[in-house]
Amino acid sequence: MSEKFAREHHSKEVCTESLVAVKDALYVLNGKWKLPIIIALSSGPLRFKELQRTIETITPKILSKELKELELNDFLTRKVYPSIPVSVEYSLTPYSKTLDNVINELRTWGIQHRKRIFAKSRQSRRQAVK
Amino acid sequence: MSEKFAREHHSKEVCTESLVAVKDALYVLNGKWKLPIIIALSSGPLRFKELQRTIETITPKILSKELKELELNDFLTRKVYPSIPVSVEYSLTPYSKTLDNVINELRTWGIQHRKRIFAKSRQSRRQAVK
DNA sequence: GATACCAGTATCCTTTGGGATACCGCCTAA
DNA sequence: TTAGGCGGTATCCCAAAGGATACTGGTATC
Repeated sequence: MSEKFAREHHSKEVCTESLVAVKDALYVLNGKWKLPIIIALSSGPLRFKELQRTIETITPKILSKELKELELNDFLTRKVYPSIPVSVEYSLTPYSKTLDNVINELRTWGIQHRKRIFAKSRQSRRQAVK
Repeated sequence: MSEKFAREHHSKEVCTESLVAVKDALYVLNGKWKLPIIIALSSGPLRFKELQRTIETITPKILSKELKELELNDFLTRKVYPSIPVSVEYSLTPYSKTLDNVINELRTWGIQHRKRIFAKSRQSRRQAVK
């Protein structure tokens, strides 16, 4: 009974807040592309094709869809210059800067993770030779 | 030409590293459930049904699939106790602790984002009354 | 006149994520 | 004896994500 209480105390009271908050964040940042797009724009505005080239593996359909969602969520703005032909520039909003810490941590973790995977694959190759 | 050079310099040299690293991270942490499961386990091991109750909206099929993936990626271990009936406990590995910073930043951001959304909805209600 | 760039859209398709529901064998407690 | 907990699996289904390819109208370039 006291163990059961401890477990329920554990799960319901300590974790719920983190759980809800992280779910909120993931809801807006879902998918493969939202953060990469923001990163690509983080050192200056880019045009549609430039974005496509920067991210390399994204198709125009997906890029277009993601840009619309990011604009709706106030992470970027779309500006059309009435040149001939028109040029369209996407740039980050100030609000998107609030993601800097999240992105930095993900970046650091990703670098570390890749090193680890690489070390592990070398290790298992050595064991296979043994 | 110099503008074009500046743009290419911008995208290819400055961003690629972050882009790749964040993609690596997202590749392992993809989906709605990976981080919530890790958070649920972060203050102690839990059993299958306990996890299901903690996360509340996850179905057993998905939970089972995600747990397998997380085990493969070395974020958690599955321990079977040969009691009668058997009990199965999932607990985090030391490696999963490397995600703490990522999770904390996402949590902070999520809390802040929810406040902002709430403030915005109140604001637009005021404007509607006007 | 042919080719290529721009900012996308259209169409088609496959894969994945994920929800709903039911069920299994095994056990315990009422 | 029946109801319920346990750790899942099986089956069916839908929606969304995402890839491949083609195309558009307008312009500029070769």
